[in-house]
Amino acid sequence: MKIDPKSPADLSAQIAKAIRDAIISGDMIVDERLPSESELADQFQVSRPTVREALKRLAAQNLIRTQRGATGGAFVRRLSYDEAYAQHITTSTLLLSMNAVDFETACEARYALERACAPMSAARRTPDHLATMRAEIHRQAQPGLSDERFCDSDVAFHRALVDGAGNPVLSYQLAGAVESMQPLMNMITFTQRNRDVIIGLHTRIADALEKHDGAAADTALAELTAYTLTLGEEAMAARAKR
Amino acid sequence: MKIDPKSPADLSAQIAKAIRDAIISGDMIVDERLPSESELADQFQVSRPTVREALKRLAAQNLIRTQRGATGGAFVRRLSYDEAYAQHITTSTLLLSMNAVDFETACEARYALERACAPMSAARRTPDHLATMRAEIHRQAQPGLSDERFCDSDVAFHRALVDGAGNPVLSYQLAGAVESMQPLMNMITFTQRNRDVIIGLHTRIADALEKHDGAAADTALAELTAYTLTLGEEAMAARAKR
DNA sequence: GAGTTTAAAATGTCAGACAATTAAATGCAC
DNA sequence: GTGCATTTAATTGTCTGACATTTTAAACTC
Repeated sequence: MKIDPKSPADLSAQIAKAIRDAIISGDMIVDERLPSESELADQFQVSRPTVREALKRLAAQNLIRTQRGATGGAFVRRLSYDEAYAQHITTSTLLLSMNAVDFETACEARYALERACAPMSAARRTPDHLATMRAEIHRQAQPGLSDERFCDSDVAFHRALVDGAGNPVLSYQLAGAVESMQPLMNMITFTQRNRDVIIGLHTRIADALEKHDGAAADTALAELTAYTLTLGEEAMAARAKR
Repeated sequence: MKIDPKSPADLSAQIAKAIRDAIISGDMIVDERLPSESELADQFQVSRPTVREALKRLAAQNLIRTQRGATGGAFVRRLSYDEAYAQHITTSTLLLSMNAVDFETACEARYALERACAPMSAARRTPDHLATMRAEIHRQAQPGLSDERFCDSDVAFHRALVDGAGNPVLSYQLAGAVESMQPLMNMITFTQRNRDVIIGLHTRIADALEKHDGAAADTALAELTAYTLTLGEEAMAARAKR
């Protein structure tokens, strides 16, 4: 691991990259301890604050964890699903909002991916997944539910649908598509009639999964896609007029 | 924006969180300048190095960029697709390798998602996408190509397939699924016969997209899924025996 | 008025110190 | 010897103050 003191890039960025590469390439394994900050400072011929800045960069990416005390130090961290989930969702959401992705594009992507899960979920969903979906449908039908809560529940429903496929990689990749839609969905005003239609489709999806009928689930999802798109268009039109 | 000096968490982590929240919530917009490091140090009642550690954390997540000089400082950064791509791929790859996800799970997720793209790609692919796919097929047929290069080309082929759907959100979400498979694919030894089968299926996919035939593309992808799974199983079995 | 010089502001880096935390080594009573 | 309390050492977390570097803008000169 070497750095170039004459490079225009920050030393701390270079050091972070060197260590990151070592972790990603597998040169350093999970729970392995990095040299202490002082030792790293000596190795890279920089000061300790500079090393610390580099370590903080890695900590921000969940690549290392630090422990204080005698046997402390920085350790290569096992990236957990939950952390990766959270990071993925944050990044996806920011990407959409900062780049002004239109509703149609995000919606299309989300439902295309969800439909890919439908047959697998129909085959493998557990009673737990079904129960979650039914519970969310029930919640969605409650009177006086705010639009935001309705969206929350919608996301939870669809997450259960995706998780039903029993493939954590799939769940992870889809989390970004489903959750990052939420800010866009929150722009929509859901009338009672809108909600009734959505709840009806959700029920059809849950019924289809219960019967292990992937095709029926796919059909209902396709209808939900179309319906959501029209709702989005209306909302955008209303927004533009205002 | 406030922090709690008595919290067990690092001050720099707290400060980073406070600023990150301000960015994510939209309180700070793209290209807005943060206060200078000294000003932030005053605001949060900490020293400048601590502030700097916080800023490096944010820089590691591509949330801010820094400029030196008189009008310099830290600015809220527009998250670009390319950066988000790279970050997403790195995280996905690490997640798979660190958690020992098995080939089957990763493969299933990848192809399920790709198949979701097939109809859209069949409808919208441009001549550019087709040309890329044909070029990669040609590359895959070259004699003496190393297994690693073959995998590279395979990823490039599939990326073109996904990009053909013309939905950047879809491309982004799928990048993680497709690219993170590469380390697993690299464990496979591709015999000439294996390659011939794969190239044949790639050709069928390209032909189908050329004819805007989504169903045919889907069928070929399904076959490719099954074939890749058997290759993976063989490789894992051989690995286990060794 | 154009070009040059200078000053100021900001980040990047360094050195050294002290505080806080943690685990191991040490010492002591029994 | 054993168990408990104490000390010690190692390490990260934080602070202070300084200097280097980069960049812009103002001041100055011609």
